[in-house]
Amino acid sequence: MSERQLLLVEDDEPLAKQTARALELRGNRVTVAHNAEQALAQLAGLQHLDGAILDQNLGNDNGLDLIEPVLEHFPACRVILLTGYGSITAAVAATHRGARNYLTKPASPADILLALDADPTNPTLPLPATPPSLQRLEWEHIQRTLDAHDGNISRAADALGIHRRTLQRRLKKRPSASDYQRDKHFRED
Amino acid sequence: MSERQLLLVEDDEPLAKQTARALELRGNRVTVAHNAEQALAQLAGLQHLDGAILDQNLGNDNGLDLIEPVLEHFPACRVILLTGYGSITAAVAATHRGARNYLTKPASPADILLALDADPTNPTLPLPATPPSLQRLEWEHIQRTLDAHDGNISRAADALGIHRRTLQRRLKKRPSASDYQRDKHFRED
DNA sequence: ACCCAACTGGGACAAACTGCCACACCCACC
DNA sequence: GGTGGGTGTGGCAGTTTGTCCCAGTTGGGT
Repeated sequence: MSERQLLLVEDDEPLAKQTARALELRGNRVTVAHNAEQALAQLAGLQHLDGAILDQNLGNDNGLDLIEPVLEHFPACRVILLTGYGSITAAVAATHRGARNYLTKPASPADILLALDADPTNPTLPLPATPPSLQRLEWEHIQRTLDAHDGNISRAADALGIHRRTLQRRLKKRPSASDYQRDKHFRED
Repeated sequence: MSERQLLLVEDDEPLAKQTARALELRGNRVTVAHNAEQALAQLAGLQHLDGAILDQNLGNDNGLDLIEPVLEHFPACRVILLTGYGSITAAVAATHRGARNYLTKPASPADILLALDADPTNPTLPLPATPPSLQRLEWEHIQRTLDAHDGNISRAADALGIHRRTLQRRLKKRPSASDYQRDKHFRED
């Protein structure tokens, strides 16, 4: 596919930058916004837009509310939503509002591009490819939860329904910690 | 609301009967089908249809493939999908195909009626805020994987990256858990 | 400075769980 | 009959988890 103009809206700035770079490396032009306001401003300045990747959780804003504005400006734009932990109802709502796909983090750049291109009416092709191992699933969920609680181990453990001590031990056992950011949002690919 | 004509497609016959009765008690007329073929036959015989409740997992058939036929016959019909273990991709696919909502079992009749009436584009209703307990996540993943392998424990265990013996033990220990009371729909074998 | 509350890191130990090997059945198939 | 998946169970030894407990750190308040 040729170079495409993408809009990435993600409030976590380092992650946004990293994702943008990764998408650019794969031959796309990427415009970044960190909140709804910026996103709307970017929209006004663009002449063309092939795809929009919206984080659902944008601080005070909700990525879902950006779907309509994007499609208003660029009806042919492919919009996908990204979210920390997806809920089915949110996925349904997003789709009703015109989103093409709905991803849960961690989503690698490859996942994102796939989601932009995949036929959303066909549930067999998309992402759930092979079932991740239990361990991996757990690990990702742990990271996500930890993230949702601002890295607070005690609260995360509580939310996960496991003992704090256990969470500590598990965290120590995996690599990460420092490159936890990268590990968290990007699977090896 | 006045009496509505509903179509219920669910391959588990006892469950279908039960659900149908419950829906009728709430003032609806319910037509039941247990597979895609029957459903299509029912469609041809109906003059009117307000809502369709489709189980996604219909033995060899996929409930998703019934959405279009239903809407073809009755464009105004509200279609919702029901599934044992919902995946977000499936929810997206269903919505793209015209479904109004997507529920995971166990869904009470009240849930179903709510899903038929709710405005799916409204983000206010989401936020079931699944406070994802690690155990629950694991359990769902296990069930999904097991399902994907046609209930084959050995292969599922392999796919999950755990020992068959361990999977067996977990399955046995789980029939009903404190944080889950849906075993009725779980282990219908 | 002082205290308190909230977190994190870790030690110790029993209880629970897991991986692994073994063995007995089933059932379908050649 | 024999053979090859698959499933249920039992029995360990090794690992992980739940708990209790204590020490160090940090960020307010007062």
